[in-house]
Amino acid sequence: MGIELRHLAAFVAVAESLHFRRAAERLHVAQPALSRTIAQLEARLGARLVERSTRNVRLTEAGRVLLPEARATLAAADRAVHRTRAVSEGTVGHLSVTYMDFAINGPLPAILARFRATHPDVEITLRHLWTERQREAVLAGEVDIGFLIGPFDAPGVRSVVVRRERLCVVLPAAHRLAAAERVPLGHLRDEPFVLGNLEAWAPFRRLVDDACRAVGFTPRVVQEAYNSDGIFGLVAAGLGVTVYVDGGARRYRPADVVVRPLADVGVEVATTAAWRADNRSPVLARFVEALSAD
Amino acid sequence: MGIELRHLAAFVAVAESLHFRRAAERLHVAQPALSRTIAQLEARLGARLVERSTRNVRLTEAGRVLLPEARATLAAADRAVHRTRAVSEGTVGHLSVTYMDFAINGPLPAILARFRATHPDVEITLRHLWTERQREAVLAGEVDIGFLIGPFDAPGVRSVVVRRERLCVVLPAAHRLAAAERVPLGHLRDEPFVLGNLEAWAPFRRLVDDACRAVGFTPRVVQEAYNSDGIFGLVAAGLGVTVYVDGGARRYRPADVVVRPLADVGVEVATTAAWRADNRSPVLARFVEALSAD
DNA sequence: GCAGCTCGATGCCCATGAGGCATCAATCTA
DNA sequence: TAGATTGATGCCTCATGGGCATCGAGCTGC
Repeated sequence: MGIELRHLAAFVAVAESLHFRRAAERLHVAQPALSRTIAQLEARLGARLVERSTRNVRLTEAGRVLLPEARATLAAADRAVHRTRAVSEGTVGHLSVTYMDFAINGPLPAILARFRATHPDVEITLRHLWTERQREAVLAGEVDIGFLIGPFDAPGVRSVVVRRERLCVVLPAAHRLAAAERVPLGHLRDEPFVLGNLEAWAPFRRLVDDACRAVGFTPRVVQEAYNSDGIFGLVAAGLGVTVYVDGGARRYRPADVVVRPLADVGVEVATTAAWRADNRSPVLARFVEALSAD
Repeated sequence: MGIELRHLAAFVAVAESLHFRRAAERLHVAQPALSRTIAQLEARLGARLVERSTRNVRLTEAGRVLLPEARATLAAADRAVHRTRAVSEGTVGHLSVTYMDFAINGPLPAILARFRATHPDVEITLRHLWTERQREAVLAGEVDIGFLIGPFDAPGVRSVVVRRERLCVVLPAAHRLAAAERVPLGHLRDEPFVLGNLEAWAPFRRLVDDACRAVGFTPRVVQEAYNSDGIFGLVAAGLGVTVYVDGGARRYRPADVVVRPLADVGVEVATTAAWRADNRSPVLARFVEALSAD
């Protein structure tokens, strides 16, 4: 008993071609059906829209008013359909991502570039956060996906390892061990260490501590920094040595630090992407697909 | 096979109440019908819109995007319907009106006031035009309705007389005939006349000439003016006398002119509204109704 | 000037599908 | 655990959208 989009579409077709048969073709219906649709629209509006004889079809004043309104309504419907589809397919929408240093110095830039290439209309919010704060944020649903030091095993949380890296040692260029091809961790026993501060770098600090303890010493930390730039700067300044991840360290190559693999350490750092299993965001689903697609 | 307004209306009802049974009541349909309409909308969009269990109904991300779009589409449709109806009923629209001096000094202001009171949303364009130019404009369809000196008998033109007025004489206050209750036209035989110029006032000039010739003289025109203000001003200045219409002259009452009925002239001036019979403007139809309603 | 088109409208018919009622399974409450 | 309430589903009916054939009106061309 009401106006429907099919009425408006029929009217626009008639108004634009001013010819029932051709308008009917355009709508892929037979001409009698169109005649009736227009008649029905007129009846429901209580207004004559089209002045028609067998030789002449033209709009009434009411028809001229309806035409732009009908077009606008159809356009609004079209927009509604397309935007909804886009969001549901994850080609449009929003994704909030957090990361820590190893991720941004490692696999994350390539992942983001790849995703943005296939999903240019997804708005991505990036925020730097330490691993432990990321775990809280992911669990609380404050963030769609976090790139952190794994593993992250918690009920309702899914994760994939995006990169495994071995540890390496970073030395001032002038260091006595800089000449060695590979450095056994035990040789760092008496070295002064520069490491990330405990609060932000806790999981990595535990990992380094464990590795050192396995070869019989506890690292003597003489300087802490809040981020990788700080750590590498302090090492370059000759304040101490540090242990970092293999791939990430390669990005830092000022002439005055030297990166060497550790000879005897099997420990790997797993840069891990983690998200809530019940997060139904279609964009997240596409992002996760993209993660494992390569 | 397409989305219809009923789908959007159903979705908005569900999204707003987050409860199928109550939404169904609001839409005056049974709950199963609504469930199916929503399912159908989801199928046609290829997108899940509502996350629903028997205990919980909430929107998906796609649903949250669709909601405002659907509302906007329904509002656009509503607006289209209402504007079209209003125009077709003549309660909204446009009317172009022309008039000459006798109309605007006579019946037209009251007619316009009455019409505007009942049709406040009709936009009226008023333009001053001499009778003969109005005839052309009405015939050419440049104007919806003209108020002119009748009669106006032409094929395809309809007209009604909105006022008939007798002629009167307008004299300088100090004139020797000012004392008379009524003035016979013949007494003006030797008077200098002020009249409207021939181009603009042709029909009235013909009328005055005919009346004078009927009592045996031709008016000696010493001064012409383009409009009524000019004519009355020149008479007030003592340059001559004039003949005008009865009702219209009553509006002009500076202390220095005197209006007197003509004793022996039966001629009446018919202020006439004229429009094209094939003008389908609903506003015009309502305006014409209002003309004859009173 | 008439035959033959082309136009939109109409009659008739059928298939689709919207919507109602009864009922189901799941879930929460008392 | 019984009962109430939720949205989904099966089944049925009837309204209606749409197709084909055809009509009357009006233009065109021989």
